Amino acid sequence: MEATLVTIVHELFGIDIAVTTSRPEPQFGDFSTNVALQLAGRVGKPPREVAELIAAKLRETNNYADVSVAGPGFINITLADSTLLSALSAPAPSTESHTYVIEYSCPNAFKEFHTGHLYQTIIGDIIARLVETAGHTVHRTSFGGDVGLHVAKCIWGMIATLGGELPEKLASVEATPFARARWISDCYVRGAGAYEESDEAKVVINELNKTIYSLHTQPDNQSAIAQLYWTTRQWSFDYFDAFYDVLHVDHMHYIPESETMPIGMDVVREQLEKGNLKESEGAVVFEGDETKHLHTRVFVTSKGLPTYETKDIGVIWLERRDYNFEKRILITGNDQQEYMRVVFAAAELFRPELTGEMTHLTNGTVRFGDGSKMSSRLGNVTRAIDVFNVVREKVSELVSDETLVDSVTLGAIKYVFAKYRLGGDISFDIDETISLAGNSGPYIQYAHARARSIVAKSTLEPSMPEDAALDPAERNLVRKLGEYNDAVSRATNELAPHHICNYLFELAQEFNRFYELSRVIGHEREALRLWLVGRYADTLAAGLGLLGIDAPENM
RNA sequence: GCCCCGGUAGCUCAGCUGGAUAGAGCAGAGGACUUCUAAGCCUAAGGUCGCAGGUUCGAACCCUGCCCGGGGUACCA
Repeated sequence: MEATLVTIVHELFGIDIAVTTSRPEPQFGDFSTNVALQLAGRVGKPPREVAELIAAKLRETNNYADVSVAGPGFINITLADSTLLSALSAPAPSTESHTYVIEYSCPNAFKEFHTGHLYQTIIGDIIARLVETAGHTVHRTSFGGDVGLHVAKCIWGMIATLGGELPEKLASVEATPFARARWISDCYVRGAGAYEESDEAKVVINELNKTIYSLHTQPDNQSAIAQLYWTTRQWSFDYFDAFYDVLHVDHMHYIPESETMPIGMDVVREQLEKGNLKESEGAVVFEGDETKHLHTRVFVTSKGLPTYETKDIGVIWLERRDYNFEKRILITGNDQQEYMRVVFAAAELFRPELTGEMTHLTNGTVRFGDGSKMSSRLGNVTRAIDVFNVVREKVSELVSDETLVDSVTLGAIKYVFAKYRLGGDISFDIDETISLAGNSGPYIQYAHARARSIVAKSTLEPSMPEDAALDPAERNLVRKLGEYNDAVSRATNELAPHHICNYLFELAQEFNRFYELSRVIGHEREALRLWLVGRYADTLAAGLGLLGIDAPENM
């Protein structure tokens, strides 16, 4: 359609212009273009006159049921019912295939997942699936700290809790991934508190920090500290997997900092020689460019320790080495936006071939309904698993079938995070999350189950309407169903999953309107309507699938 | 100070590559049906799109300035 318009415009006015069409409100037709408005100035004629000239040409093609000019000069196009129906069977446009690395979730070892991780894990999982569904190869990665001060605080806390450097006493901790993670977290809180309150502990912890780094540089599996560290580090990794299983998300390959650090340090040495990094006040820094508003950042501290800048460079180099990515998408909290700009700028300076290959998406802070911020200070976090459990409890009260509880719980949680545009802070309200009404996961799941039950109830075979004229309610539903591919490709291209939520909700509303007006079972148009209902259920299921949400047959 | 992100209905948010009366959900008001899952449908009400200029035939959307909230601003990430 766009191509036809481009040709017509060229023939009429000798102007080449990019034509876009949009989906107007039903009263105006199926497609609309404002090309006449854009041309009016250049052609020197009133917009409506331009529109009429183009509309006349469009009518000559006989491809459309109606072409009209409205408002200031919009050209509205109405398709024949058969065209609208055949569009439903059109496959999604294929794109060229690339190799992607998508990095998200990124929990630190020795810590628990909090609500921010929950949000980011769900969003990352959806984005990865969208990109994969579009035909690309996707490698999911997650990057986090298995060395560093937070680990030292934690190990200090373990020693205090166990009453000494006694790795054998770890056996007394309840041997489930979540219990172990909880225990580690308690130790961290203890260590972090001691670090603040006791100068003595602070000295010990700083010393421990160096020891832990050395466990990687001079492999040690024997000492008590080493046993404590390697055992509980593995507990953390096991806990990550257990958590992802609870969420029913794809696992990512975890890249610990200890692995990227040496790679980053090699890069630092190399770039220092090249002059891309400079020594300053005993540290190695990347000098920011004031004109580009890039901060100066430290890559190696005056104590010779790598900062996250170096580790982040390391992870980029590692991912490039292991996956040879063509595109890299990184998702972090939006507090890292400025910081990451510098890392990307440095990476592109060090390796110009990376320019333009990396995208940084940021998620906002998860806030409670009352606007307060969830804090991770001293372990005062809202744990992700608590959120899951609270929602699950509420859902079990409302859903009678026990086997559906997990599906609906995850449907509610994933949907509530997916429906916001990425970037801004989001408001998290438990009551709203478990609400089954309105724009929610369970609403869509229920809408799907309802449609399935209608199909199941009929004894007829659904039949796709060939030349049958559609009544207005049917037509509106078909029209909306036809927008699925647009919604998905928009979500994929913009890396914005919320477009899918919006679409699915609008589709369900459209169907409910249809369903109020249109008897299915027992009606003379039963077979045709059955086909529509089935098609609708399939579309909802597909959309929910992209969001990583189950679509139960019955609810 | 400088930079980044946000400010749209009472609340939570869509809409932002400029276009037709600014849309949903929740909350609140009214209604229909009482036959396919009502977790639904319909109607009305609710908005100086933070403020002020500018560009344009046309601005919630682009530009400038300001106000408010959050974040960042060399050894935390």
